[in-house]
Amino acid sequence: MIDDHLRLDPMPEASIDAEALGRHLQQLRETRGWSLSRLANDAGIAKSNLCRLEQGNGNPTLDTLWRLAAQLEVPFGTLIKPVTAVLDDQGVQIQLIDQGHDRPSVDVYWMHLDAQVERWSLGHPKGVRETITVISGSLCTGAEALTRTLAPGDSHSFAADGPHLYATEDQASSAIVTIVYPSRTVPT
Amino acid sequence: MIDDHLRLDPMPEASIDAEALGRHLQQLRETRGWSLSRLANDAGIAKSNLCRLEQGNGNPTLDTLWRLAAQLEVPFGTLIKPVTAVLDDQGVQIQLIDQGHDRPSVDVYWMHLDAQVERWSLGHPKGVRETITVISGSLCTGAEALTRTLAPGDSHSFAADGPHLYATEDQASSAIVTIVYPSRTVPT
DNA sequence: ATCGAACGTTCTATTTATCGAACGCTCTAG
DNA sequence: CTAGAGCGTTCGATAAATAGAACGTTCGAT
Repeated sequence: MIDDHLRLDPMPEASIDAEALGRHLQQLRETRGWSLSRLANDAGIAKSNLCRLEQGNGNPTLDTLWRLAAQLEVPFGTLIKPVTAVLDDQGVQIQLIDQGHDRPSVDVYWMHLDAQVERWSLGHPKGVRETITVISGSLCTGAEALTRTLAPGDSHSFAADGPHLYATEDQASSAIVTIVYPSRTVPT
Repeated sequence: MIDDHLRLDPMPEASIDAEALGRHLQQLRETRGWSLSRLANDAGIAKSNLCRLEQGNGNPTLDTLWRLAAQLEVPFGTLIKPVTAVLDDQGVQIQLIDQGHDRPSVDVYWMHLDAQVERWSLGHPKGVRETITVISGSLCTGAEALTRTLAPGDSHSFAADGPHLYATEDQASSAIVTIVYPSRTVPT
């Protein structure tokens, strides 16, 4: 008669950042020059609901988010980016997009750098390679001795087992980063 | 005193596919050999809640989804893929990941092909280029006359303004597709 | 001035997502 | 065979997300 897992809350604090989501929603809306009333109506949700969300109280339903993303014409992942992306200390955001479980295994990240950011990565294990594809802005990246400056649409592939750079100048930049781990451990 | 936007529901049917989400959740859980009770407990949600979600009734909260994604160690976007991805008629799934609004503008898609799929795209406007990066499986892709077969981690860039191919053989494949639209309309 | 329309906020009502506790089931230990 | 533990489901209670109606404000038209 002793039932199974009983107590809740061995997960201390994993709560979502509702305030960041609210700011993000508001920014997306105001960028389009839309009123709160209009967006709520077009999306098919109550404006009181949207108001509360933008104010940073809120834990919206999947359906609500879905309707907002559709109306704002923004990919779903973009809408909840402030919740899912890891915010680095110095102007860098990272979000894991997908993982391949084949050999070689591949991790895909979305990355955003603010303007005037210079970030060095100390290097992954031997044999790891990265491919960067720039989505917006201008990004200087590559292995220590051989960096390239990429425009939107450009790609660059390089060995990432040594120090490598991500840097922006006067404009921010976002990019897709694929990290390829070798099939077998490559001897040094 | 006439208040603003009044009636709801000029949005006919945009409801999420709860059944697909349920199947997906269950599949993720069972792949890991976890019991429903255990996952619910570890994620910090009631198992009655998870049960209902897996059964396909459900409109989970962002917080609930977040906890499940964290516990399943799966990117958030992956968890809700059945909701956000467009399912093609013949074994092809597409999901818009991100959009760049610079010039040139870039769209980023995640794509999945079942095994034994051969899909031809008739071609985008002049000057459009695509870059494919394979995440898992083996994918044959490229412009009509010049296709390549890619392994996980491989990339291929080609002009996409003519017919181009995506094809798998005996194993399914997923990939990241970036579509680059030219800054100015390129004359034919 | 005054009216009306739209804005964002706040209030109450209702729906419902979530919780916690049962239940019936299977399986194993003894 | 029985007792206990875990499983997935179902049920009532509760908390919370959402809906709808009011409010005070601003702004333009008349």
